[in-house]
Amino acid sequence: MGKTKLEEEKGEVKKGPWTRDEDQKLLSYIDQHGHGSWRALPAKAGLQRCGKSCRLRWTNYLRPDIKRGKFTSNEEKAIIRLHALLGNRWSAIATHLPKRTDNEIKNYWNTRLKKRLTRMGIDPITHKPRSGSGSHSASSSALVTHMAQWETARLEAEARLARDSKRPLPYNKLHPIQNLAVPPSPAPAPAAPFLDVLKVWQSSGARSTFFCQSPSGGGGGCLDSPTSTLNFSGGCSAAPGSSRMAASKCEGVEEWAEQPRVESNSVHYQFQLIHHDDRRFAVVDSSDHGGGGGGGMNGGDEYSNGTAVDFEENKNYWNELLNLVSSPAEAPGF
DNA sequence: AACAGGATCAACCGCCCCTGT
DNA sequence: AACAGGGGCGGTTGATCCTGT
Repeated sequence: MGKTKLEEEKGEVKKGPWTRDEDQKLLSYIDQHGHGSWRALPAKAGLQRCGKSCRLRWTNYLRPDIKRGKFTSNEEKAIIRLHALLGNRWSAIATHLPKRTDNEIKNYWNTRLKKRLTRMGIDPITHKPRSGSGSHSASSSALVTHMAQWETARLEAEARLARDSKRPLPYNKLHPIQNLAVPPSPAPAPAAPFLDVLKVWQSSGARSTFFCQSPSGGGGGCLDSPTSTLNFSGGCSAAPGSSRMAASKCEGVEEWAEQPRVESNSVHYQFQLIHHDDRRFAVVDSSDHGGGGGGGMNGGDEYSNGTAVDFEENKNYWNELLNLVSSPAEAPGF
């Protein structure tokens, strides 16, 4: 996207760091009118910036529904695992990490996680130990492959869904840097395409795979991808792929903890719904039903695990990560 | 205190895809 | 079918901050 004729005619567009004044202009314009056409926005908002710069500033920094600050250990694990599954598709990864931007995740990966994995002797690209001593079972590999295929299909469906529901959003929200941000309620996703995806998934009869969806369809404060096949507990837990497991709340105090169990020809996932008041709520084994269990990743946030795991102090943490990355390593790169 | 090197992250750039004409 | 405009994505850069010497 280059400069528009309008921008060129009007002279130089400003580059570099945004000032507080520019932020205010952008915020107040979007607050009143929504962003509409990004190209036309700078002129209307009185900004000497290109539309692209405005869009980036908004999506990566000013948007009210952005969570900033340190990544939790569960978010780290989720990023690592999603990266093993999806590769450098940061936007796709970001859809599974509520309130995190693709840019933030990308930076975090490049500056920290990649280095840590390298130090651990794990290739950050292939997610395999450098020594090449990966010991995955065939069923585990099949699981990951299947997951990847479905995740691709899901992402495509989601992209269509997003296009269908695309519209400018007037944000009546205060600026996050004023510490008065009110998270917006994302527009509820159209039910039909969402259900289609689930139907397809359920009818696949794929054993050793799992799905988990946000029953709110992305609304009600659950920012998970509405069609996500992966479970994240950032405020919304969903029962893993079973009508039996209908419990789902969006209170941010529960999570599904996955415990994979590889058997001869299939992988079973045992799920523990952890309620952070009562500690443990339910245990359901995916092998009870062919559809398989729910999203394995506890990509949650500070809610998860009740007490945050400080990986620097937890000597089991990286062992756990090693186990994590050893499983999705054979995911096809796409 | 001053400097160097590393770490972090906001922002830019170029490419690609989608959509409308 | 071809083209142009608009938007999104991933890679990269550069300024700033942090830490060690």
